[in-house]
Amino acid sequence: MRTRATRRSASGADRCRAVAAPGRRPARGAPPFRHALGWNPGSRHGYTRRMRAPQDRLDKLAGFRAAGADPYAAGTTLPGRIPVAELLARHDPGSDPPAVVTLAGRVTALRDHGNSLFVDLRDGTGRCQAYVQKKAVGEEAFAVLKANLDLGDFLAARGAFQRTKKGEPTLFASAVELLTKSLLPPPKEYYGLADVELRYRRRYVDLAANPERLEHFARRSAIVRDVRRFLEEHDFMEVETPMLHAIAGGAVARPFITHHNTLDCDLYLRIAPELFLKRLLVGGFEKVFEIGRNFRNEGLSPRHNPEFTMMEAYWAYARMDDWVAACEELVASLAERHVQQRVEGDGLKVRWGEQVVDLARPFRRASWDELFREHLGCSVFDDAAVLAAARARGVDVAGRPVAKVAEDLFAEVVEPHLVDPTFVTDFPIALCPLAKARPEDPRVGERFELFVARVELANGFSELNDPAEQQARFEEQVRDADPETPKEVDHDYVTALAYGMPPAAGIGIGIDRLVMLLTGAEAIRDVILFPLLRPRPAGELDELPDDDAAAPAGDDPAAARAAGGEA
RNA sequence: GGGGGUGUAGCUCAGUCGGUAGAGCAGCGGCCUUUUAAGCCGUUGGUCGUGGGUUCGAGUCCCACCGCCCCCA
Repeated sequence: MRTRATRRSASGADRCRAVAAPGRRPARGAPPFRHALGWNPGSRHGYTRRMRAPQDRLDKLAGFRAAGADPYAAGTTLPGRIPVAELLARHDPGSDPPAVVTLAGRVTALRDHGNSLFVDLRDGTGRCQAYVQKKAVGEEAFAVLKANLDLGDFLAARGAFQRTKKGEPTLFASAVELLTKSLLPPPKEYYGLADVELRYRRRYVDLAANPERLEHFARRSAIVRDVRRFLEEHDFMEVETPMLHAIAGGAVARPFITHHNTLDCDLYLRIAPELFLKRLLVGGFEKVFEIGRNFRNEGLSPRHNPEFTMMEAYWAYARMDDWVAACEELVASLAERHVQQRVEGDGLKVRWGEQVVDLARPFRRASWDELFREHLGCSVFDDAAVLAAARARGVDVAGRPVAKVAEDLFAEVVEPHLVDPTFVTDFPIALCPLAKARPEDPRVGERFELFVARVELANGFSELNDPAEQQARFEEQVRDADPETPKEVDHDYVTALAYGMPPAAGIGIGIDRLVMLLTGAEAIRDVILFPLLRPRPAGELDELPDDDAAAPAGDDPAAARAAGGEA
């Protein structure tokens, strides 16, 4: 299991021991976390350099242990501990006598003044400085702390809450206790964190280094909570439907395939919960929703993550237009509540990338045909004109249904104009596989999409509930050569419709995109805590050539330590 | 899949025409009992993503590969 990396740590140990402060001991054992360090994918060796800083910290860990502290103690309790925010809110640092409290948190800054030490402690609620003086905590405790405390460690401090000469509210510590030793150094927040390896792959480092990131994700949580609250206030019931599907239906997307061993059958990770939620309308629930993950086996991009969060809601005895109104209310109220960085001036204008978006009600409503005429100069129902426009813009027309061509044209020509929130309604019926036709105009379906900042945010329609029609549309999809359409008819869903589904309207809202819009994030990775990245092959470690096997005995960490101990 | 960019110290980055690999910060050692990007002095640290080629000589030029980012499909 040893690698080149551990050998490097041994030489580091030798060096450190030579200069170690009294009381320090060499660390026991090689770092168990070499794959956290310097994974270098382009290197044949896989791992390079970077073992030195942790060796320093292992020495300090040993230093604490030698002084009788247990940096990973069981049963830690901190009587009288209060969160930083509570301390600042409830206690006046100028009060006499001063409040005596206990704080605990991560050490985010250390300023060593020789016989005293300023320590910034950060917990989940805020930052507070602690001042540790030798005379206050005792000579030995101070020496141990000074020699062994690092950025990133967790520390508890008890003392009087007062102000320094500079006026900073400060805990003047009379006792300190190491809670957890951090063996890997935190990135220096002052310089920011540019490395995606740290920001996305090791989000915990990103969060620990950038408190504003914590707030950012707390904001996401609050938005999701408010979506849920909105629906509950409108008497929708939250349900959970399967994520393992025998047929990947309810959307057009390539599914992930998985396998159930006992049943010995392939299953798909759901691409949409739609068909299950509508089965519930058949069963008698009238307002249901689900907030959960969908999985689509597609490429990664700044706007696409293979797993993403969708809210879908179904409403019996409602029509598409009811959802348009409710959706507007939901999005606008969320914007009023959560948009932080508004553009100067009145209203609800927000900046999103290069665009300025006005999220104030009312949102524009425009039919597909209306927008088509507006930006393409022809009706979407004029096949010849659509094909001519497509050819003029180089859109592929060969052998494709006119509706598909029109859809491409719409995406290319119309969507770039949809910056302020716009409900696009009345899609050509061919683009509404699960929607009912408009009785006034059977050429269009009762379907809408909400576009904001050129991005599709919501999609809804009056749900098709004619089982024969549904079966026919499913069969048509199966015949389609497109690999993304379902390749199997969901007969059970048709059966459900045959039992009778009340007239209903449904909606889906992309939660990640909604959060992006409201928080100004331009990349989906900035609103997903753990976005998908190419997995790092941990197993590759063990397949590396073991350079150390050929190394001299003196180069072995254990041997080096033993030799050092005897010397 | 195509195109572009990028990879140098733990971090952020310089590195000229091909000629001994640099800075700031971090780290480590010393001084310092009210600082807060603390300060002052000293100092360690590099497989220049990987492999191959050209060359007396490659971080630099050429080829291939790997990772990441952006754009396009």
